[in-house]
Amino acid sequence: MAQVTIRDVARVADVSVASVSRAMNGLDNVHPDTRARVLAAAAQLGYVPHAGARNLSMARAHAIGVVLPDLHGEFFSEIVRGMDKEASSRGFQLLLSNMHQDPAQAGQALRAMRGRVDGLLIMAPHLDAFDLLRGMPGNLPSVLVNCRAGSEVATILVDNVGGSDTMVRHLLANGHRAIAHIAGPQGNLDAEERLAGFRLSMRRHAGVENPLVLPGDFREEAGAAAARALIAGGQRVDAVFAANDMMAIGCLLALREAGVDVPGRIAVAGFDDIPVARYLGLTTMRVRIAEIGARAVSRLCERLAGGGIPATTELHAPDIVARTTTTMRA
Amino acid sequence: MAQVTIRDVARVADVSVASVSRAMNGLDNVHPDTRARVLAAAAQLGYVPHAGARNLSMARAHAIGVVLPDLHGEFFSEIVRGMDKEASSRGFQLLLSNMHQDPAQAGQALRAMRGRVDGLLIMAPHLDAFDLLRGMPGNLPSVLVNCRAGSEVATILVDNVGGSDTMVRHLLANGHRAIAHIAGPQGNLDAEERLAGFRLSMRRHAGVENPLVLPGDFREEAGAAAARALIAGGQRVDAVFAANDMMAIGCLLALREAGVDVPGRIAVAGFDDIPVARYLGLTTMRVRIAEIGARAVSRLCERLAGGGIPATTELHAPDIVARTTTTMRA
DNA sequence: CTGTTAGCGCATTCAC
DNA sequence: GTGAATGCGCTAACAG
Repeated sequence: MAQVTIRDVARVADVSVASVSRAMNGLDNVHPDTRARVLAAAAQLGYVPHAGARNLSMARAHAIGVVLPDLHGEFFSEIVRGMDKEASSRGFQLLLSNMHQDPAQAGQALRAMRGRVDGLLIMAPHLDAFDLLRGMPGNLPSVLVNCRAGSEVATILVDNVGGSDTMVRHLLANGHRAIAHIAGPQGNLDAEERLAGFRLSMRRHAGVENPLVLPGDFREEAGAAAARALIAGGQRVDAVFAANDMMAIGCLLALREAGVDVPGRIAVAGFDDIPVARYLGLTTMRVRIAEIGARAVSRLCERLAGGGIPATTELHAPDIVARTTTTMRA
Repeated sequence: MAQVTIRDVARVADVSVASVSRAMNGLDNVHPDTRARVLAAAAQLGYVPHAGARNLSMARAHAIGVVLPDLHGEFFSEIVRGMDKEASSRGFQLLLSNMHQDPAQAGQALRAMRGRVDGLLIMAPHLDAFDLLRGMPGNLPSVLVNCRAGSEVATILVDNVGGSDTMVRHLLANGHRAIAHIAGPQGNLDAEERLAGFRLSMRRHAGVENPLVLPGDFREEAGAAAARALIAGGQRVDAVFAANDMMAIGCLLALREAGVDVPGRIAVAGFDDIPVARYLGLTTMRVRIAEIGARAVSRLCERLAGGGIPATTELHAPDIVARTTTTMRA
């Protein structure tokens, strides 16, 4: 039970705690013999430095807090993987905290980070970042990912508008004219931007002022519902561009189940390029999620080290991945 | 910059730091007026308690360390989701740490947890848990998940042997006799148990002593390679049972690409039930990953609170999910 | 090179 | 009820 502390090591090695500290941290102002004795004692006692105490006295936690929304599947794992890779290579640990929808809980989660981490990575496409930053622990350095934010904070965004435009032009180039969009949940930044990009591009490149937009919530079932609505409504639609892959997949499967030829009769496209997309041949916009996570960490770390990385906004452009749900028409 | 501390609040509220501490932590031995003054001062200054200092003085971090191998995709996100849900509901945070293949690095990661967390959740199907526990911070309470472990540690395991048996019997019941297995990487606990279960079940229920076993590494490409080997070798095989879904998928796609009818000519089955499996109609064994993560956390927390949860081993049995890659033969 | 001392920010005795 | 004092385990001056 009695946790072995630096003092136990000092006693056994017959030196002061200061020397133990120096020896353990590899400082060069220790006599080789002393270091050897310390290391031996530490090994014998099974001593492991108490990171908490270390942080307190150094005012440095070597950890960064990650606050993510309730992401699903690959999206979550990919961004965390990217962050972890970069963080661990820089000697930082990740303190995870899911931020549920409730802004109050969100603030709570953020506050719990004070004194445990050196900086924050926040991803909250559904909240206003200002509300968050207000309740934040005494201006902890932070990087926002996909957040509605002002220009005074370091931010990383996906170029949703540009991505939508690319996809619309791809569909147009393949001969589709009557393109419908399945939107994401209201209040979600990505959803709104993708919708806006869709509308903008349809106006610019197709001369369509009020394209058909079906409601959705980023989930598979919403895509299926949209497909059913499409079939029932009898609109003249020859392509569906969903705001994310899950909805595109729901739509795709529902269409095929209903006997609709995809892409022959209706083309389907999504956004994100989650792994399943490849297996289903879904055309989509690839967002390099892990890369974004890694960038977020590296920007934060640079700011922690150097001091003054400007609060710029970084835009990550997705790439189109054309597969079989939107092949060129004959 | 100057982080506001408990002393600043004390000064502004004109009370002692002790009273601030009491008021902030909701103790009842504080005069209502005093509490009000403290809370007002804290709000005015934007004071947020320093968790690190709190942990040090209370010898309690309210955090649990999670050490996972380099998991991919859904598997990773699901287990973390399950853990996070349970942990946050109990007021604990998760400190994440990827444990790469190297045992030395693994020990390193574990040691970094000392003084930051109250307990450990370790998942390491590829390492000997003893090696790990040896280098571990002064017996931190821990729960092992899918680890080769002795009986002296709390452990949660997937019933891989039983799962393989269930799958083999499913295949046999559907008229398949010549069943081949694609194995996972050597040294991996799950891989070994699934293989052992396969052999055992083939002997028991099919009377086959030396069933065909192809090498693999849990990755899609290994499944594809196995498929090619199968086609080239010309063995009489009418079913393939892969040690995980990724290989099953690689095998499935390669077979179909080569013009082999699945399941008509060869049935294919996997293990895990990752989300993609559903879209491809893959028959597999469902492992309730999130549930396992949640259980791991709750066992750890109970042990942290109560003191003496016995070091029992908990076995989670997977369920068979029969889909179209192994339908009943006519 | 090494030991002594003073905090880091907070919770918690113990007196008052 | 409240305040002063002590310590959690460690690092960082500051003397020797």
